[in-house]
Amino acid sequence: MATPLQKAQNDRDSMKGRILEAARRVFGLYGFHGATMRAICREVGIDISTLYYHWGEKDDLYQAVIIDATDCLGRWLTEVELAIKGKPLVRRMDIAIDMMCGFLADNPEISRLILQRYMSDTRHQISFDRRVPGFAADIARSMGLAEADGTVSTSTKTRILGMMMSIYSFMSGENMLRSMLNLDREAYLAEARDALKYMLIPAFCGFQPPVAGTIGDQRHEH
Amino acid sequence: MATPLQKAQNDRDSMKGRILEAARRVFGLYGFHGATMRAICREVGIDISTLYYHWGEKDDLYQAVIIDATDCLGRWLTEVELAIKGKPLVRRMDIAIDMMCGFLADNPEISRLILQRYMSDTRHQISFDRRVPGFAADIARSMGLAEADGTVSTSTKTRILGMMMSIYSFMSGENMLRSMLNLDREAYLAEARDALKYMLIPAFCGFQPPVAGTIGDQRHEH
DNA sequence: TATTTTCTCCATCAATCGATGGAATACTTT
DNA sequence: AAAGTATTCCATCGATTGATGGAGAAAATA
Repeated sequence: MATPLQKAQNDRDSMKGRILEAARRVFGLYGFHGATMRAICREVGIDISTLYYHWGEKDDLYQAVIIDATDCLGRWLTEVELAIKGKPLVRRMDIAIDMMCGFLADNPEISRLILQRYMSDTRHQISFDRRVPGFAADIARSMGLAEADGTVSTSTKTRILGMMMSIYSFMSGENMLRSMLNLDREAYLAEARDALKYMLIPAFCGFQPPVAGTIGDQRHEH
Repeated sequence: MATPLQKAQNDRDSMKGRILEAARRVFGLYGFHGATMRAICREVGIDISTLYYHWGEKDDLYQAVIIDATDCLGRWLTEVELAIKGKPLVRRMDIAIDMMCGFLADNPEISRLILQRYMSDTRHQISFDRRVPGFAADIARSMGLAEADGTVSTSTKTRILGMMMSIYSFMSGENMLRSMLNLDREAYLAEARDALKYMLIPAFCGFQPPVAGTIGDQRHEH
């Protein structure tokens, strides 16, 4: 059960890691209820008992997938932070959107897993969800949207979450949106990136209308 | 099978309508795979055979739910168009976001159903999905984003779809996001509306940066 | 009222689901 | 080689799933 020194436990090569990888794919594609343990082990090419041997029951495997995907996303976010450090704000947004789109285009299951969790009933309450608000706060800080004392207001956090969800939506909705817009994969990714920049850069770079219509505190109209 | 004059077929009062309403709720809450026929008829308080008598198999019922929800959304969109007609652009966006948020807060299953379909594998290919690009084109026209000849470019359609998905994300992710942000329902809805206006109004009202970083055609940098 | 049609429920089906016990194999250690 | 451990597979379990046939009740039609 508990490996003594657990060296490279979830490697891509180890059986446990291979299962986790396949599980991420299947859960991302069909959702928690649509994904079956048999479909996962069929993907790996093993018997279902082997799956149960390495990971416990379905909920445990799902939790492991979520944690793994969140880890993966978190590592990439720090890379993005590193890449945009010191650059002017508009350029930072530009790079960040490009990097996020590229990453999620390569790992479409991640955005699907996250959005599925957002939309499903909050039953699989993983405490690790506390990390997402942390991500949002980090992003806000690296965009200069934090308060003087380093804290991040609820409004700012909400806006950052909205930004992330917009990116998730475009990347996880690729199949449906592509068939709607009649675009091949490459063209769609370009269009999605452009649309995201069109939506997000003006807002988060301060190009707000002089008297915004009921934004934040300024709720009076002219 | 085929009612002779089908008067008020899917009424809220008729059994067929009551089932459809419950099905929308259950499908929206648990997704296609997570929703069971028994859970739906349990919600209505009828036997499972009665459900199968009125609606055929599960896929047919699901299709009916999607079509019904899309109808409902379409009707509301025309109401929004009517409400914003003639107003200045910023005010139009303001009203439209308020109305859409209110509508989807009252019918959270609709945004969930739509987003779930966007994210799931495109198996339940309903031809009625052609209506969504139509919605997007209508919105673009009523926002003055159409070409001179009335057509709507792919880029514009993509941006409109992005706008709609942002709203869907906030409204269908209410449970998860609320627990992340520690807000009650009312406060969350207010924050979500503000965040959406913060993100969408500058972009779609033309408050773009003077030289946008690789937006649309202007792909050269200074 | 008699008859036909429409509707609802009970019982049940095969298929599939998550999950387990135990035999057989592969690998490590002695 | 022998003993012990770690891993994989086969067979199977009970529960739940989508789906159906047929009996009976309710309503409409004659």
